[in-house]
Amino acid sequence: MTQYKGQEHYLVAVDCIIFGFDGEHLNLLLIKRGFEPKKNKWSLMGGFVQPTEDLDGAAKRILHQLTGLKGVYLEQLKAFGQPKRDPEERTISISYFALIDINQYKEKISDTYAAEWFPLKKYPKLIFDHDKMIELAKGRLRYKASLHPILFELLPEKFTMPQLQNLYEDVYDTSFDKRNFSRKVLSTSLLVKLNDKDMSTSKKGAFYYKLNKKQYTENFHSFLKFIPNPDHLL
Amino acid sequence: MTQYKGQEHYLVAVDCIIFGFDGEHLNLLLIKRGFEPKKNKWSLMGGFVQPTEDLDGAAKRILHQLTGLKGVYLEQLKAFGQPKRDPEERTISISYFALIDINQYKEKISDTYAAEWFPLKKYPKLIFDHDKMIELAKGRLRYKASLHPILFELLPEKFTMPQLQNLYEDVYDTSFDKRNFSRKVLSTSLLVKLNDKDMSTSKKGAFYYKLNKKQYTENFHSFLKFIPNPDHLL
DNA sequence: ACAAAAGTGTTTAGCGTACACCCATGA
DNA sequence: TCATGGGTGTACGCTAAACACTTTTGT
Repeated sequence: MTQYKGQEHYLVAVDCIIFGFDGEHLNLLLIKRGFEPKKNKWSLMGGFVQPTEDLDGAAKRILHQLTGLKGVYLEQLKAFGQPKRDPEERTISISYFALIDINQYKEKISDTYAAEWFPLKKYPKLIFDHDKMIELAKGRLRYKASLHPILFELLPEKFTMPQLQNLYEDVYDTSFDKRNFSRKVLSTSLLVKLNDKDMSTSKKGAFYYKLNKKQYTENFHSFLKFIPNPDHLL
Repeated sequence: MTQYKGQEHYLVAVDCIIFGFDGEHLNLLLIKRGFEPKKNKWSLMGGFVQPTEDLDGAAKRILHQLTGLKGVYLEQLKAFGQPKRDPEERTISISYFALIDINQYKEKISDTYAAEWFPLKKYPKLIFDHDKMIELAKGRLRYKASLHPILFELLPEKFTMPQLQNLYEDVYDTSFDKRNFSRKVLSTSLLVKLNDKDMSTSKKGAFYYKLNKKQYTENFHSFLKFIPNPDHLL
């Protein structure tokens, strides 16, 4: 029967898939790796788990190092542990995905890391198994967003109905009827209509909404149906 | 910027939450731990990740060691990494949950481990954070089973409609209208009706069904609606 | 003949979808 | 005044839920 003695020890890392929405498309925040192996290759932001922190703590720290942000939506995705995934030394990586308001990142951008946003639909080759992580995260995002109001995490405090719909349409690579979409969204009472308009994208202007935080947190786990036929879109 | 050198290494383990259904209730397979610390305490079946195997491989191996079974439904649940979760030495544990046909286990039971089935509703205190893992697995099972036909993994090849309904009712701790239930289930064409009956639980007997494997694997990810108001049951 | 569990159909209400026109404004 | 994007209402079909009686057979 197994004992502790003589067991192999491994490096344990955390990698973050960071999503942002620029109003048009879903984007991915990547960095140029700063050390060997694969120095200067594109990579997810990551780091090793330190002795005093837990896994969520490590992910939060890493996200904060890059973006300067705290209180961001962050969720453990999956542990990756192929023996050779890191050619330097066996490393188990726990991947997390994060949803951030891209505008907030712009304000606090760190220049310690050479970070850049890439459209999710066209990002560069990445080191190790990081592309696998991203594809998995994309699937998980679609899956979860088809059931829960998770995409609001990507929007600024104030946003318009067309913006919200654009976001959903970009995530699912499709288009929805705007009448049905807004009716469904509003029927959840997740949104509060504000009195001012965004005049930047049309002549008429579009009313701003903000999240009803209470409703949002209390009913986060309820199943929504914003997406007509989600089966085939995931 | 972070380098590999000087980083701490940790033990990496896999723990399996193993569910089985005895026709009445959902059960959990636990073992008496065979080594210190916490020797002879109840525990999930687990083991350390070996140098040549990946995480899924480790989980499969561990499940096989205990049950003698292969090809079992197995899904990564979550990585646990609190610094002190194992008092002996820092160990990152990747938890998996497995769904097995309890009858198959009985045939192949291993006596290397002191294993026992416990009702999910009343299981003993477990070592470390294993109870947290179980509660999480229970939630995940409910969540997933409300959308996908995952519970069939717990049933034998041939099963009856009342058996299936009992299973769902036990998982969600509620009861369903049998007319609506069977109609919904049959409408998916996931089941094939057989010609023989189970005569053991009633005088009339209940027809056996088996899974339509093709339908099952092809449409596994489609969303089902066997459960009336899942929101409040998860 | 009776008890115990299996099996089966219909009605109704609410939800989800499809669909088209008016509004407000800046140019 | 016209072009552009924003905003809104209705009709219909389908699905999901509620609900009760008949069948089988062992005792």
